[in-house]
Amino acid sequence: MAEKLRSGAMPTLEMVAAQAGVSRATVSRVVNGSPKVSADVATIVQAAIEELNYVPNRAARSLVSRKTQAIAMVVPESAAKVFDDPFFAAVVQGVALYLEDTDYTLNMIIESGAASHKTRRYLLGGNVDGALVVSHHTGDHSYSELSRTLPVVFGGRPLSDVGGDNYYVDVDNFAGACTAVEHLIASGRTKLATIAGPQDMPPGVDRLSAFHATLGKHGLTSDLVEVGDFSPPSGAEAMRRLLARGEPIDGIFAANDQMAIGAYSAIREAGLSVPADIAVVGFDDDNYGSTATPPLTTVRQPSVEMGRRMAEMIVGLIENRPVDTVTTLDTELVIRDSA
Amino acid sequence: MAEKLRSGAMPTLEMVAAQAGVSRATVSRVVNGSPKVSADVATIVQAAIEELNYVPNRAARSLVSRKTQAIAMVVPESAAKVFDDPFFAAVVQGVALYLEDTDYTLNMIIESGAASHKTRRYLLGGNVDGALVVSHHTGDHSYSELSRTLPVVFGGRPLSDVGGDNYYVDVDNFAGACTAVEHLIASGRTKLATIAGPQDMPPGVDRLSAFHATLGKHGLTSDLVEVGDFSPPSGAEAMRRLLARGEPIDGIFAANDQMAIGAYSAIREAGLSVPADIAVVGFDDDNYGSTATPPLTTVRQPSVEMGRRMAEMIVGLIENRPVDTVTTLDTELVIRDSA
DNA sequence: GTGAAAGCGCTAACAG
DNA sequence: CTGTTAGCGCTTTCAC
Repeated sequence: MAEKLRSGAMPTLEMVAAQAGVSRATVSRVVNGSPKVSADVATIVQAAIEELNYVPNRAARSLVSRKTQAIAMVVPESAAKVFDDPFFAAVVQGVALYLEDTDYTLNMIIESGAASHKTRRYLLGGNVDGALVVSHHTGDHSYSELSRTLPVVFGGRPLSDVGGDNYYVDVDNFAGACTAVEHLIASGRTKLATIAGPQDMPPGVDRLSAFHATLGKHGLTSDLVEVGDFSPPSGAEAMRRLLARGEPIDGIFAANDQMAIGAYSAIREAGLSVPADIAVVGFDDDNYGSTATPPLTTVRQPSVEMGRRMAEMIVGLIENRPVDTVTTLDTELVIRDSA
Repeated sequence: MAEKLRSGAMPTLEMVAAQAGVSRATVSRVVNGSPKVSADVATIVQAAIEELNYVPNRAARSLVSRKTQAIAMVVPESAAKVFDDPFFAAVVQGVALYLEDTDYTLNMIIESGAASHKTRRYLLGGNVDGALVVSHHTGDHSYSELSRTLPVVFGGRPLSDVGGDNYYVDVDNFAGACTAVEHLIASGRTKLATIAGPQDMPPGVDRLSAFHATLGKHGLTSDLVEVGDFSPPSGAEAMRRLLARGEPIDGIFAANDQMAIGAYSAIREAGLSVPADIAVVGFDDDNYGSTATPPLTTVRQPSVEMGRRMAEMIVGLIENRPVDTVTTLDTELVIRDSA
C-alpha cells in the first residue's frame, strides 16, 4: 500500500481506506454519512480524509448511482434577448445561489437556434438529473414533452398548460398589473391607455386583461391599446400610435419597463412631459426603468427569488419529495417619479 | 442478447455492439472517430447507433478518460453586481455559444461569499477540466494560484500579473478611452473632466490614464477628475463634485455608462443640458446608455466576443494546443446624441 | 482491422 | 457495525 500512498495524483477512496486501515466500503459509508458506522471508526476515517485531502470522484459516483448531480438550465436561443433582458441574469443568479448549498451543479445551456435537437439529446442523454427551462416571456414550452422523461421546471406559465402537468413558477402578472393601474387611477388619472405585450405570451395577455379588469372595477373603460414586443423601440412606436389617435391620455401602463422607456421618448417628441402630462408606469423593475429620467414607477417582480424557487422545485422533484405543481410569486409596486 | 435489447433503459455501448454484431471495442472506436475501423463496419455500427438512439454515458467515459468535458465559469460573489451588470450576462452568453459547438459543458458557479473554499474544492476536485474566472471590473485574481493545477482563463487583466503567467482576455481599455476623449476634443470641447472608475481596478486605471494621455497629446491638461465606483449614484455624486468646483466644463468622459447616466441627472439638477452645455461620453455600451435620454455616445466593448474568446482559450489550453497568453479585444466608438 | 480483457473510482447488496 | 464481492459503461493496451 505504500506505493499507492506515494502517488501524487488525486487521492482515491481506496487510499483513504488504506490510510485509515478500514475497507473501502466503510470509507464510502462515512463519506455518504451512513448511520451505521461506529463513531470512533468514523473519526479515524474523517482524519484520513482530511489528511489526504480526499474529494470523491464524481464520475465514478455517477456511474454507479445513476445520478449526475447536475441540473441543466436551458435559456432560449435568442442570443440578443438574453443579453438585453436583465431578467435572465437574475433568474440564473437565484438558481445558482440555491444550488450553491446543495450538491448539484448548474449546467448552462443557451440554445443556439437549430441546436435544439442537440439540446434534447443532451438532456435525454443522461447528462443531468433535471432541467430548468426559462421561457418567461415566451411561454414557449416546446420542452413539455421532456417532462415525461426528465424532471423539468419552467420559469413562466406555459402558453397552454395542457394536462396541467407542467411544473412551473411564475409571477402574478395579473395582480401586479392591477396594482399598477390602481396606482394610476388613485393618482387621479382617468384617461388611461396601455402599451401591451405580445398577445401570444402569457405575461402579455395577463397584464392586458388586468388593465381592462381594473378599469372596469372603477367604472372606466378604454380602447386605447397598442401592442409592442417588449423592446424599447416597440414601446416608442406604440406610444406614437396611441398619441396619433388624438384622444386625450393622461396615464399609460406599459407591460414592461423597456417599452415604458420607449414611450418616454415618444411622449417627449410630442412635446409632452412625464409625469405632468402623462403618468407612466411599467412592469419588471429592471435597470431600464430605474435609471431613466424620470425614474420609472413600476411593478417589481422577484426574479432572483424566482430562480431560487425553480431550483428548490427541481431538486425536490429529483429527490422525490412532494412538490407543488405551480408556485406563484407576488409582485410589488415601486413608486418612483413617473406616476 | 435478446434480453438486453428489450431493455427500455438507455442503450449502452454493449447493446450497440450486439445490434451491430461487433465488439464493444469497435463501437467505441467508431464513436470516437478512430481511423482504424473499416468503412463498412463503421457504417453498420453507425446504423446501430442511430437505430438504438445511443448516446455515450458521460460518467463512464470520464471515469476512464480522466476528463470531465466540463468547464466551470466562476462569477464573483457580489450577487448584486451580477444582477446589475449586463456585461456578465453577455460574457456568459459568448462562452455558452462557443461551447455549444464543442463537447464541453458549462458549469456556472456564482461565488457566495464565504463559499470560496467550497469553490476551490470543487475546481480542484476534478469536477472540471478547466475554469473561466470573470473578474472583469475587479481585477481580483485570487484564483491565480489555481492555474498551477488547473487550466484557468481570466476575463479582464489581473491587477498584478506577477509572473505574467496568467491567461486572460481583456478589452483595450486604454485605446478605447482614447477614442472617447478624442471624440470630445474633435467636437470642439476643450474644458474636459472625467469621472474615473476605482483606481484599484484595471479598467479604472487604464481609462483614467488614457484621459490624461489624450489630453496631453493635444496640449491640454485637466485636473477635473473625480472617482466613482461604476454605479449610477456614484456617477451622480462625482458629477456634483465636479460641478461644485466652479470651473467651466464642457465635456465629460465617464469611465462607464452607468456613471455617465448618473452624471446626466447631476447635470440636469444644475440646470445644464446634455450635450448643449456639457457633452458626455461613456464606456461599455450597455443598455443604461442606449436607452437614456439623450442616447449616450459611448465606447462599445465586445462582451460576447470576450466570452467566446475565453472559451476558445480554455479549450485550447485543455487540449494542449498552443494558446496566446493574452488576447486583447478592440473597442468601438458608438456615436449617439450625448456628444 | 478487430476482439478479449482489464480496469477507472465508487456504491450496494450480501455475508459475517 | 464492517468487509467482500460485484459490477456501473466506457476506453484501451495487447494479442490475433
